[in-house]
Amino acid sequence: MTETSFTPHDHGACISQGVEEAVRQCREAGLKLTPVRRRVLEILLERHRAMGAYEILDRLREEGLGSQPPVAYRALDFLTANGFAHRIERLNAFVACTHAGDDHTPAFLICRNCSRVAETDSTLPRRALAEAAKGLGFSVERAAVEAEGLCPACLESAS
Amino acid sequence: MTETSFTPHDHGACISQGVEEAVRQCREAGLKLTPVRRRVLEILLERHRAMGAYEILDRLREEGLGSQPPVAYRALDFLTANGFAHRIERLNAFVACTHAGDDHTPAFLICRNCSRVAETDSTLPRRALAEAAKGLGFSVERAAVEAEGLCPACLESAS
DNA sequence: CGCATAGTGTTACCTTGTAACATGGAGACC
DNA sequence: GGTCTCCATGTTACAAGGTAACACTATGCG
Ligand SMILES: [Zn+2]
Ligand SMILES: [Zn+2]
Ligand SMILES: [Zn+2]
Ligand SMILES: [Zn+2]
Repeated sequence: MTETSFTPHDHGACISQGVEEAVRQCREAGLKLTPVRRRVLEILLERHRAMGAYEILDRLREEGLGSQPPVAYRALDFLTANGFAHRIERLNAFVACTHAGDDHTPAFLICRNCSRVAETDSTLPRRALAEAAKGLGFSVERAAVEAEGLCPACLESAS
Repeated sequence: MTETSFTPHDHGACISQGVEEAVRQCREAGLKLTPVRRRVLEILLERHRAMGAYEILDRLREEGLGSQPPVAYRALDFLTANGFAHRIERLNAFVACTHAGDDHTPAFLICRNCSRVAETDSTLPRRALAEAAKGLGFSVERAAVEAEGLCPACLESAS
């Protein structure tokens, strides 16, 4: 089993690498990782869980970084548009990307018990979907693949 | 190309078959297809488009069938729980099922131009996803597969 | 300096969804 | 027939998610 959000790991490294990676990519691409944006990314990175925009906003407010919804939404727009975070449609919530750098549209695995979210490769499901769609004359541009179930740890403790 | 929401078809038959099928299944399963529930199903069946709960509620209100959000949500809960309608997570909206009867969890194809929604088989994408998830020790219980793109008609007119 | 562009602050509002409690109606049971 | 129970509905009141629009500020550039 490869290392994911679900398996024990050095999570401090997740955070620092996530931020570093964002800093690096922004520098290369001429994007501005402003304090608000950076802080929102850090907040998302704290845990491998999806967070609602208002939950994030509360944190920003406590820290004096902004108090109105658009502040949070704008930062989240920036992060998702540039691949540093993803939106989980099912949850109306956001999660930090764990593969920043690769150009990717992952599938999400959402644990219904502990709420942790992991990304996994969606190439195969996506290809299968595109194939099925082609048969109907539909051209797929983007696809969201979001699975709910139990993560390894919660599976274990359930049995 | 098989017949779908996207291709020209006798849509009157879609509506009447949709309702008949629901009536039949409810009778068999001992479920109550009450006036509100039936009417919501009919409204959803009118077009192969996803409708928001409040859009449906407006219709119910006009017709004197209910005026407060819970009325619409409860009917929609009933319909989705029993497979007569589906919720489209991406759109926070609902669409009538076009395969009522089969036990199925379809993938959705959403046209970004004309907003029509079609269902397609998701067995293959789902299987591919379950496979990928298994590698991470995650057990998939339900998965939403929602694709956005262009339907045959809109593809044609775009080119 | 003067200007353009991009990000932030704020107001005000809209949309989506639900908890909680009261009411009504149909069948089960005596 | 009465009454109990279950389920659906009616209603209030609010929580949660999301955005348009406009004013302001910082920053870089000719
Ligand atoms: Zn981690
Ligand atoms: Zn879990
Ligand atoms: Zn039809
Ligand atoms: Zn279309």
